Amino acid sequence: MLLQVEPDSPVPIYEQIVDQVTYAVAAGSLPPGSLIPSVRDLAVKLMVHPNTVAKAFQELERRAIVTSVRGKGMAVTEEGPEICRERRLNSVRERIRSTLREAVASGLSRNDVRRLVDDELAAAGTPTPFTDGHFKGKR
Amino acid sequence: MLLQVEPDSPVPIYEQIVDQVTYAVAAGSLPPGSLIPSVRDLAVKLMVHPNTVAKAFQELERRAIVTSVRGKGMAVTEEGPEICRERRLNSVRERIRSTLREAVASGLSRNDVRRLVDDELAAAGTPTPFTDGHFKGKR
Amino acid sequence: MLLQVEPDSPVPIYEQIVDQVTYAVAAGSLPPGSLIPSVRDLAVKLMVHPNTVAKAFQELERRAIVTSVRGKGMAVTEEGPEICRERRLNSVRERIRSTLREAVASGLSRNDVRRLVDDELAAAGTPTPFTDGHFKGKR
Amino acid sequence: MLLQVEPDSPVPIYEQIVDQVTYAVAAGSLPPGSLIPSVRDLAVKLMVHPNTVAKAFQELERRAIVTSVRGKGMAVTEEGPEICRERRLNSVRERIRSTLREAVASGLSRNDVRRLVDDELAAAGTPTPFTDGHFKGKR
DNA sequence: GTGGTCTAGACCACG
DNA sequence: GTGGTCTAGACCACC
Repeated sequence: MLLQVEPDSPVPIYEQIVDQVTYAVAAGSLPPGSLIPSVRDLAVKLMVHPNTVAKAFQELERRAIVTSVRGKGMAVTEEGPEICRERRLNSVRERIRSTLREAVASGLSRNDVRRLVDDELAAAGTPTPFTDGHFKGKR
Repeated sequence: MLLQVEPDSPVPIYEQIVDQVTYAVAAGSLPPGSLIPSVRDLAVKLMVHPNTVAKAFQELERRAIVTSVRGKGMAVTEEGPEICRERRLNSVRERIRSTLREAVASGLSRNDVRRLVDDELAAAGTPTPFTDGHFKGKR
Repeated sequence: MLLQVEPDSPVPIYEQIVDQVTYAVAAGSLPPGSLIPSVRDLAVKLMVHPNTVAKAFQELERRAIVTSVRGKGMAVTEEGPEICRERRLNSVRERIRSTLREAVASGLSRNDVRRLVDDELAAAGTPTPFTDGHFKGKR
Repeated sequence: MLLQVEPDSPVPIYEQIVDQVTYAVAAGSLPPGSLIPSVRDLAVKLMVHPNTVAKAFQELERRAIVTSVRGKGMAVTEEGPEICRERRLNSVRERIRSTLREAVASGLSRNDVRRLVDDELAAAGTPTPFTDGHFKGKR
């Protein structure tokens, strides 16, 4: 459960936290019932104000990813993983879609776009060679 | 020279205008020396506040894409097309890059990401009446 | 559009604001497209902190009752009235239900409960004699 | 003396305990002098923190419903039943009152409200598989 | 210890 | 002018 935020990103800090927790739950590193770090702890670790963390948690609770257990903290719900996987897929897909739409709208040819994508895809991220999961398809 | 803005988009209206003019110049539909519409005309046509259009034009001027010609209006500069082509390439590439980075960071495998991209790329440019769909089936 | 909050109520101020706006929209006094008071105005009028009002507005936006129009303020959505009528009916019904359930669970007889209800109903609110509407329902 | 608490209810657990004991005493199932379970036993049975039970008992003692008998535990007081009946009546009445007040404030007509109440009252007491419990007595 | 609410005031982007 | 985010710190209820 290692999170990190970029304070200077255009995307709000609380939203970065929401996203990262969502991804962590989607990936299974936070199974249902497990407690996520407390507001105060996380605030210290991320060096942001507790209120900012609290806002993120409220949003996560609103999305039924996490539920507050009185006196204990916030726990991942039973449906959390499923919700998160769905949200993750949707948001990634949506972002890819709009990116490509804009690329095409900008007047670049389909081939130009494809080449750019392939270049970046080759360079992207650490290899993570053997983790194809979640997608059972052929390929 | 037909622009249109979506007032409810997360991207600011003035930026939409800047982008669209940039893309038009990059594509060659606005050659050097050609006049772009006046602030007031465009404001009426797009149904936005004149200040918003003015802000866009100001930004275009700052980028040396257009220059104001006294008594005439704003004209595309000599270097405009080149600047715009470069900007277009950079911004598209940057957006693709960050999109892929997030996709990978979300825990999806490279193959998953590639498949999503391919699907969307195949669909892109095809008008897509609305949101079409592909994928809803679990697979 | 006259709201008032009770700072000492157990129900949070921001929630009181949410409820009252919801009821106002349900009642039709805020038709779709109309702007609700600005955060700052309302904060002054209710003598609460602007952040508190902002929190209420965010919740209303989340519920699709209101949408933020850039530079203008928050406007009631097209579906707002319907959403509000539904929420109102649900929340009132739910509260009545749990109240009666507790009354019965407390060991009072059905007749005792009915008598209490009738007493209070007779005394409740201003008469508002002829406004049966809003109940389109089948039943 | 079978209690049960809902940890996810908005009403605090200790208050649920207080209420249920109060209702039981009001109904006569816990006559004066009878002992209520010990803090530890009840905590185990309800699977809540002993502090929570202790807080409830403390409140019951403050209200003169039970009193601690050295070496024995907590016993219902002589005046307990009367106090509980009065408290029960007051709290039920108060809750009904505020429920109806809100219903009217929401803009629903008196007739709408009455109809909702009648519907729910008809349904109430009908077991509703779950929360029925302990009270089915003669009546 | 936990989360939730509120006040206070700063700063920003947008129109 | 509008709303949105963030920091700061207080207070509360609950466990």
